[in-house]
Amino acid sequence: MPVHVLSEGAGPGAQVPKHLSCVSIALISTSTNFSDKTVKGKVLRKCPLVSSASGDFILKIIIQEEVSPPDASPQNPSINVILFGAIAKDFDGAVNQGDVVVAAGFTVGKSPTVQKDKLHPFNLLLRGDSACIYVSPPPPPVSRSSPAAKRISSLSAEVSRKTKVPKYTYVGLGDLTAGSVVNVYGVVVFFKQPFKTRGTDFCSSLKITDQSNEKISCSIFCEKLEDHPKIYQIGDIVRLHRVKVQLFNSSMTLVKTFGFSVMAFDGAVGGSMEPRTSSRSFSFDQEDRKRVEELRSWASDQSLLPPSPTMPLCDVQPKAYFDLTCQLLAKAPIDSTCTLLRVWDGTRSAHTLLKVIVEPDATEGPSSFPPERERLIANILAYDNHVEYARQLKPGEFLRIYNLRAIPGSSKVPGLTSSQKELDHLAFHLHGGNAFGRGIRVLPEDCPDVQEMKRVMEACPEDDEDDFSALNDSELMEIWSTPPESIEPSLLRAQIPESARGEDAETSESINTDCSSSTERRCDHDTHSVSLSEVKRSGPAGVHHVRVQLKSYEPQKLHQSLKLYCSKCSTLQEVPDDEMLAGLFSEASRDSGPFSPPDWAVSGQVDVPGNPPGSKTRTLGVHLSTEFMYKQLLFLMGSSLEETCVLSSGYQNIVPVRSSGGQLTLLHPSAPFLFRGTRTYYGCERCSEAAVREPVCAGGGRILDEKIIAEALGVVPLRFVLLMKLELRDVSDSLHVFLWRSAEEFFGVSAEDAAANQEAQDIISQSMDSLCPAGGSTAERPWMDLCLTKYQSVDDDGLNQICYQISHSTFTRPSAPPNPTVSASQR
DNA sequence: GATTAGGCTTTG
Repeated sequence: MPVHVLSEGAGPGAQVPKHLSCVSIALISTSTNFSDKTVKGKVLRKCPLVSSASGDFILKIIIQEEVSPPDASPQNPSINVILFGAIAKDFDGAVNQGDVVVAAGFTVGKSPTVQKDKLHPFNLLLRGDSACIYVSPPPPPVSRSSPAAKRISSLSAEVSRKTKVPKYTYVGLGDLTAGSVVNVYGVVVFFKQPFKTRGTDFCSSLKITDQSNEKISCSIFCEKLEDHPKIYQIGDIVRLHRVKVQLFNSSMTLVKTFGFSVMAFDGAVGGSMEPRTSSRSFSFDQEDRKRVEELRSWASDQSLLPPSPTMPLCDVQPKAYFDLTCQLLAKAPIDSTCTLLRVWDGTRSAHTLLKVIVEPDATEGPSSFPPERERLIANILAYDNHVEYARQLKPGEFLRIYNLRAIPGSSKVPGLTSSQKELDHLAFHLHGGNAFGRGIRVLPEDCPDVQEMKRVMEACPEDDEDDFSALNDSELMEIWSTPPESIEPSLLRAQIPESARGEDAETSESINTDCSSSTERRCDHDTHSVSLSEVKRSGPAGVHHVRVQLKSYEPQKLHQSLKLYCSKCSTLQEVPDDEMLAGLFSEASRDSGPFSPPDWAVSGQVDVPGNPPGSKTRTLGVHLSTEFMYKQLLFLMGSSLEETCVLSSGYQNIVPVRSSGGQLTLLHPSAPFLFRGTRTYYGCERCSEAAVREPVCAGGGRILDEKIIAEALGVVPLRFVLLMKLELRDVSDSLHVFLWRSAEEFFGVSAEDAAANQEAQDIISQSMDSLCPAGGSTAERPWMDLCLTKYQSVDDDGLNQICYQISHSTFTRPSAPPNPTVSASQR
């Protein structure tokens, strides 16, 4: 049996063989032989057991080295351990999170997920007869449970020694006398996270209250952050020991004095009684418990507590100040006074969130996410004093950010694309200073608000990029301007040196000495790279990792790779060209019969400046919704395509309309239903039931966006997508694959941006130039590590065909020099 | 056994 459960202590049962020596996780690498070594660690995470159709099993766990003292820092090395086959299944039944395990007989492999999980660059692999793993449950009396249980056990130890512990007396906040040193309880009505003072300490500023209704300010000065009160929100309860009462500005205030200590508690009735404290020993008895409960219950009846400014992203309105509970996904310095924090809370704002473009190299954490996730990400700009604090944050951490400002539109933010500056994106700023409690706090994972947020995050729809069945390959072929040529195997072979003509991965890797890659896989699959010929020979569906070069791609004109996709009927269509659109506008402007404008609209006229300047100015008919302010929404009649574009720089939303059958109707099903700055929006001809209706915005001040307008007009909007066909090669074979569902992730650019701005288009063309430079031989092109999904679809004749798509892979730009062609380092 | 700050009507 490769899995042994060790007994507690030195009793009978399996023991780790004495001849094996334990090696630190930090020392794991592929350059050492580990056959007589073990690795020991505590199980931080156990992933679900994966079983394959063929009856095989895979289990992944993450273990962390345990060091003494027991309050190990989170920097202790953690490593992925992957178990294959029977050991995976047996171990799954024998281990729990928190157990300590000793692995032996493992091999070491490169971790494909190191960029993503930031864990150890290598994985431990356990498979076959030599693999062995020993499990020890955590020692008693602390059962395998939460840290809370440990606390309570140390706490009861404290209680049992209570004869030695001085009995504390607490003074009500209404009975303070200046000059005395007291112990108090209170409910927090205002707080500032610890901030650096001009002296030697950090200062926490609190205002607390109790049944006396007095509101007392407290100043806590401590050099170490961990000694400060751990306050998460208004309503939390604090217990302060040894604070001095001082009269300041004719009010009583409390200031920390020698022997000071603090505990904080959740303020919710029925909430956790676990005190937040850094003290290793503390007193806490039934009377304390009673006081906390009394304050909770008193505060719950009080309307005097200020309302909590905490809200999820979906509830944030422009201009609001609010507190946000979130998870940090990535961060990047913008300049010396500003840091970008990319966060999410699992909810989606009705407003478009500001995107900030930063160099992928400058980003800590992933530099891009699948589009579904990108839409949930709020970009926060933290200024001045918060930059220093933000530097210490790690992606993955749970945060509460206090007094964030939601700013509609945007301002002079470095890194914004020009088109973004015009639109009504929501930007989030954490202004400098600590007024209004501005600041950031890392929340522990077991905090109830974090638990609640994680439930919301888990309910988020998974990225739909793996759903390849919605659109079959023949549809992709149909819209393809140049059908792919078939490959003559003999031609292909002629290009490959005789010595290098291998059919397996080993051969392929043996001649590929360049280990750099222009792409990065972002998937979780634990699978080795295989050759393209193996991919072709494999079953009809599956995921494969390959190391390949780009032989060719289509379309060469990159604008042709932009398509319009309807998520409702899963159809893909070409973006209409300007000539065709100009024709639609011109045709509509010619036959404008009599019609009665809708009663909600005010009719008027708008002047379109002539081109060239000085030439005749044209006057066009417009209809404005009375609901919306001037410039917000304009129904425009009789304009040319060019005039519409000119006007869209001055009006936020332009809906081109015409008269038809005495009614105001949209211009044409194929024409954009909306012009917004440099962006145009199209609707699905098949799914839309368009009519000119007035948008209704619930709540004052809500900013019109394309979604609200599309909904009002009965239009099912089409989404811009990118679609390319790449021909990949390695020494074994070549293969045509699509870059489609993952194209935005691959380039780190949204298709919508690519349709609207040159910068985004440049990123795509530079990426392709780098992978497939003009001239030079194919052999010199950069290598790419890709994840390929192989799948089956049915063509129009009902025949199965095999298709491939690139998934979970991103292009990584050559760092220096910033030359779009392939750099020497990649040869 | 000094010193820090002493919320606040914010705005890149």
